Amino acid sequence: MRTQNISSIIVKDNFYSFIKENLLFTGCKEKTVNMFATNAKFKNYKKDQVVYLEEEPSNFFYIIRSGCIKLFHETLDGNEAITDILGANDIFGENSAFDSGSYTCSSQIVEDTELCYIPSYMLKEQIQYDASLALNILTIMALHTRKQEKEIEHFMLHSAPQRIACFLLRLCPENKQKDICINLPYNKTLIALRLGMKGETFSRALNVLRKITKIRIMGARIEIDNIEQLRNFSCNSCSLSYPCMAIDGRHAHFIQKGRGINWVS
Amino acid sequence: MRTQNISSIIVKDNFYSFIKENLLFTGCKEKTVNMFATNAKFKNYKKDQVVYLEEEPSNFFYIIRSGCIKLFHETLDGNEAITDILGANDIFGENSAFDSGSYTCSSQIVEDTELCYIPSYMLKEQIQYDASLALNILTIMALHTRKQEKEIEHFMLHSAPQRIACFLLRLCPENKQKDICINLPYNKTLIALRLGMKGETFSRALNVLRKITKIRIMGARIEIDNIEQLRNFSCNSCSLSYPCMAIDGRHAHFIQKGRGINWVS
DNA sequence: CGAAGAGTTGAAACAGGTCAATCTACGTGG
DNA sequence: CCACGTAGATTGACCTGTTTCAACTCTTCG
Repeated sequence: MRTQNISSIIVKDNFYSFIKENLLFTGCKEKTVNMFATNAKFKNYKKDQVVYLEEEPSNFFYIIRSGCIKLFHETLDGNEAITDILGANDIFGENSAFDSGSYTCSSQIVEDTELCYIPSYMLKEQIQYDASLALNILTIMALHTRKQEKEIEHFMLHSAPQRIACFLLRLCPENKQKDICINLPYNKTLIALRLGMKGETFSRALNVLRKITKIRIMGARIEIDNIEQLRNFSCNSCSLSYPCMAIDGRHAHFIQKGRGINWVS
Repeated sequence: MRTQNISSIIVKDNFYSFIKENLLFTGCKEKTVNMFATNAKFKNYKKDQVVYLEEEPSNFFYIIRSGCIKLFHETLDGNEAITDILGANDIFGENSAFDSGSYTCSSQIVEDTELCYIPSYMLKEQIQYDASLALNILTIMALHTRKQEKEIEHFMLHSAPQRIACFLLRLCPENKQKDICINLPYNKTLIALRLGMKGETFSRALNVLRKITKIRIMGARIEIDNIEQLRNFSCNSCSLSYPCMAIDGRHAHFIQKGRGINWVS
């Protein structure tokens, strides 16, 4: 049996294959995957639980099996900056394995979540024996860097309604241009903070967007007749033509239909 | 002779040692370094020259031998977002080797500069044979990611005067608290754009900062009696206690005195 | 000396944040 | 099943910070 070497915690095939199928391990040696799987553990978290806090020593990195978490910074004077919201198959906390050894942000559960956690030292250790692993991590980090760069650009040059438009565009199915109906993936206050604005501003900016682009808003449900209007409004102030980099998720590029975060209704 | 295998372009010892001493190659095999050195070329650039443009195929990555460059995005409607300003020993353009194969931003010379350029494919190729190289790239990228995250936090939560205060703090010598005198590293318009504000706003915000923190401004020269005042003003709205991540330069942590970007007077 | 670029300043416009009131949806307990 | 409480969402009035545009100064460099 393929799973015979794997510790009792993850003997079940579905645990093993969850790990094996993560893009972190694409093309890796079977031995490498087994090594990670043997040391992986799974744990369930409830909404609002804290996974780790900024500056804590980072002994583990995490892969999301199901659910949704946020990464954020909390300032001394009590504000919060949400820098990412992640969903199924996304990896987080891996970064600190390669610099300070402490987590560089805090993480908290947005909705009930099952996490897989793996000792961080394994990353540094195993890239010595499996170049595919190194390449995969590098690719994930390169994509992440690029995404962050895009985000900085947006903060510098986009208005609040434009940032929302961009966010909505990225929720649209890739190959559909017309008659799109999307559901917001989480509550509006959270989206607002993720986009660097207050809830009230989000509400008003969404109204501005509605008037300009003729989208229809019914609570969390948004109908878009033609993405062309949204693109004109947002993407003309952007350095890249549509589509933009996905704002959430650590390797959203790889997302095939039905994998990763995909809230499109 | 140690340099015997190296192509005629870089036979001179100082070219070789420039490459060898870069933190990208710390702990790497001699063979690895030679391989890169053999394929490295050097070129001088004049102010305002473009090194590459966003979305161009990325055949090379660059190491700055001397001078100063900026990385930026240019939007369709003619705006510019400067995402980084780099100096001696900084690496750039390496990112695209691991994702799309196209540059993810444009780069332009700020002051006359000598660049070392090396084929991008070598990175992917050589990490197979030298795990230290992989680890070094990962470390550099992890630090870069962390820096970007800090920057996003600042955009979300800091005012213009606070961002300037943070910028000034990072120009201060590490182990000095009082009677500091710094020279701005480049012109104020460029700093303003780097910090995501307009030149006029920079000018006004610097005045606000002067009144609040009692710093003295004489053109590009700034005198700070005690960094405590600056820290109270800026770092209390930050998730990490002082010192913050360096805003410019790709691996500013490693910077020892006299290396990397260091404009402190 | 004059041109060009960098830097400063003022007035007006605008975007976003703050605070408070209100509204809505939804789950809980009586 | 309904009343209630809570969290999320919206709206209005007001305030602050940043941008815009234009005028003006200062410095630098041919």
